Amino acid sequence: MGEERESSERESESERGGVAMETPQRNQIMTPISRFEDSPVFNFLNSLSPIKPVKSIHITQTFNSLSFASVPSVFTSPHVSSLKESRFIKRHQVSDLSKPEFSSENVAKVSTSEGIKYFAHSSAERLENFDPGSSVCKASDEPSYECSKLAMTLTYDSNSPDSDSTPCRGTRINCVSDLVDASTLLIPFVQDFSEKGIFGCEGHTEGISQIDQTSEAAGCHWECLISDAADLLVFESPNGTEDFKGPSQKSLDSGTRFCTSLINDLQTTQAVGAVGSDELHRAENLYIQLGEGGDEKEIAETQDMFVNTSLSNCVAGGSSENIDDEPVSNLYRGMRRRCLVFEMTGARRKHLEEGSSCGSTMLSLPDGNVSSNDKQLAHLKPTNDSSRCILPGIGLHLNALATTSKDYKVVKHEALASGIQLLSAPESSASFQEPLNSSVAVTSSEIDLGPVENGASELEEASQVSGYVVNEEFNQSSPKKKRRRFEHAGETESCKRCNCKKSKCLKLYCECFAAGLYCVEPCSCQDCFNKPVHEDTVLETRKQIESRNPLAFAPKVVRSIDAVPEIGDHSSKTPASARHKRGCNCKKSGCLKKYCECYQGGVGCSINCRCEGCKNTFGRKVGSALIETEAELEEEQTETSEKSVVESSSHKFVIQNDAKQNTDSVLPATPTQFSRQLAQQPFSSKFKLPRSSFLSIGSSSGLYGSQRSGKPSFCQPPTKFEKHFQTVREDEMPEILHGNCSPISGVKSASPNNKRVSPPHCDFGLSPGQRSSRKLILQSIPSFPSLTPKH
DNA sequence: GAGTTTGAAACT
DNA sequence: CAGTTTCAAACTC
Repeated sequence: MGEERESSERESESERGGVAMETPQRNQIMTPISRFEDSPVFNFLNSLSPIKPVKSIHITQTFNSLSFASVPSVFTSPHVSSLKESRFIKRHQVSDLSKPEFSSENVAKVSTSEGIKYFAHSSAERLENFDPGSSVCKASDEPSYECSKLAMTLTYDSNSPDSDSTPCRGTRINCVSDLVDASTLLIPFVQDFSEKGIFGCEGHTEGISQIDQTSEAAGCHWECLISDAADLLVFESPNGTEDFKGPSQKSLDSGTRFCTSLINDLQTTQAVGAVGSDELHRAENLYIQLGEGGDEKEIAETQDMFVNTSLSNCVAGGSSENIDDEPVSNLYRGMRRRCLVFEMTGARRKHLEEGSSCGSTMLSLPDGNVSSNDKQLAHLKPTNDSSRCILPGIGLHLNALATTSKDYKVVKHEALASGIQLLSAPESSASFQEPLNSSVAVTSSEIDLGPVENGASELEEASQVSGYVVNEEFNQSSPKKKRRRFEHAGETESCKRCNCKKSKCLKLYCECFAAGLYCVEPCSCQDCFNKPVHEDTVLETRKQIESRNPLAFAPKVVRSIDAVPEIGDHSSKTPASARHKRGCNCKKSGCLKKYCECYQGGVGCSINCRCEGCKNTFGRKVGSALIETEAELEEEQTETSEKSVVESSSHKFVIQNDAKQNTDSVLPATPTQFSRQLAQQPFSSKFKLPRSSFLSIGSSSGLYGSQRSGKPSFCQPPTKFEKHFQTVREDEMPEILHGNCSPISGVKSASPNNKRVSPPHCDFGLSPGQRSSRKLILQSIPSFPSLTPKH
């Protein structure tokens, strides 16, 4: 415990630095409040109010974007004083708000340290199999340890200095399965803490008590949540050496991933039948809130907070049904998750290693994979991974693009099938590679959520889609074979694979790397360093490249909503235009081959292009303007067997837009608008975007975000809907990149693809728009299932 | 499957 | 910033 504690203290210190604002208040508020709380009057007030006293100001400060209805400073408890507490506060709020029931008596008890202690004990007494011996702080990989950690997290916040023991850090629950009864597990820990003099259990106590009370009712929910929480809790760096890299390193992407993973977990659980629809709704809310969550800065600053919070939220969610009503709580949860997601890899790895079965055990991968270096990443739950893979993500990234129209067609159907397979046989030999970057994940999650709204059946679909298995055997088979295999399998290029010989897959030459993906089995690369094992190297290289070109990993193809009004009829049909950000430089291909990034991305050439003899069927560039008539387009389309009529229409749209917009642009249109348009007309026949753009782009999610499938069969090509989604996201991306936040500074996180994730973070005034856009996306999701043919 | 072409990425 | 080299995908045979 000693070491941990020290580290935790350091952390807390750093946190304080980050959140300096709060520090002063801490001391000031604490003393007075504590007194106040002790007073009978305070207790009385508490009893009267359904709202719990504790948390408040700090949180509010931290999350400006969040509007908590909470009852603030007046009820601020002493706990507020510590930063961690502030984190906890969120949780408290959540629990509090979500559960009025919890209130009065419990709250009163909690308000005082003794009360808390008492509460904890009482709860603990209920526990049956608790082993006090399980050390709370010991650094062991043992399941018990994990559990204890979880407990810590739950109990985490403490007024006492001891509380500083970092709940967040290194907190991970390897054995969700071990947590059969959340209350059982958690409560004991609480007790343990209390015994050790750590009394900051308000949140814990509440959460625990709630759990205990509702455990029966919650049942499966709890477990699911816990498992989810476990994921969240894992903060280990991929390397496992560092618990915390710091908020700065964690990107929104990761956050997104977090959210996604959470959602996925929920979905998965539900799919399995373990969880009810409530979970899904929560997830959905979470997602939405996440979108709203907005400020990256805040997120970064409070990552730690989130960690704790997420857990608490999860717990609360599991125990109470009120969560849905609490946007805030969900929001925190989502945010938290994001941060955590980034480090999921390590966590999952550990999970596997320990051989503990996760909450969604069904999804758990074979343990064997974990130990091997190459397979470190391969263990994610099928759901999460799959979804990522399937829904590649935000931002069109040519690098990510891979599929040809052909592939797309083929894959499209296969994807569903594969997803189903995954569900049915999650434990297939294939392992999962976890993407480092989250951007994709988010997307996928978002998409997945849509189904949730509609119902369990939809959920299943989503989960199926998400289901994604990757074979982690790297370089095992001959490259060519692998490649062929994928191709023939109809695997989409969304699952990238490279054939690098000299670049070590650490340069943009490598499609995988460029797409933010780790190389996987299908890759035939040599001397590949783009593997989870070399995550540090990968990240470092990424940073270097980004330092040279901040947009290096940004989507190459951006879609924007051009002036809709100008477009006229088309506007309704085709909300967005797309163009290659930098433009191509084709000399010989006439922009009619995939050598041309514009063509490959399914977008017309623009003024930005320096191509010669441009014949891009998606839109030619002539001089400064694109020239192409519908007739021409159709002709070209006809010529191009793979291109559909629909695409042509989109092309036209693009062209028109491009002509009008020369600049980068995505900007004029707010993401929200765009997303809405998509949502509204996602499926209109006319609205379809260039196929290629859809297809390939999806993979942008990348490394850190999306998974790649080792097995072709599992690779799922993005569905039409997905494509749309991706497109939308891409729109956002450019803004982000261009925005005040430099991709590097702001969004940078441990994950290579951090940038992509981002939107919320940037200072954009648009943050609201982004938020809304995400919401819209979710809404649009429901329709998604219908689009993709089921077999 | 080998070889060629192509253009982006990287380097100077 | 332009020119050159390197690289790996795309393409052809």
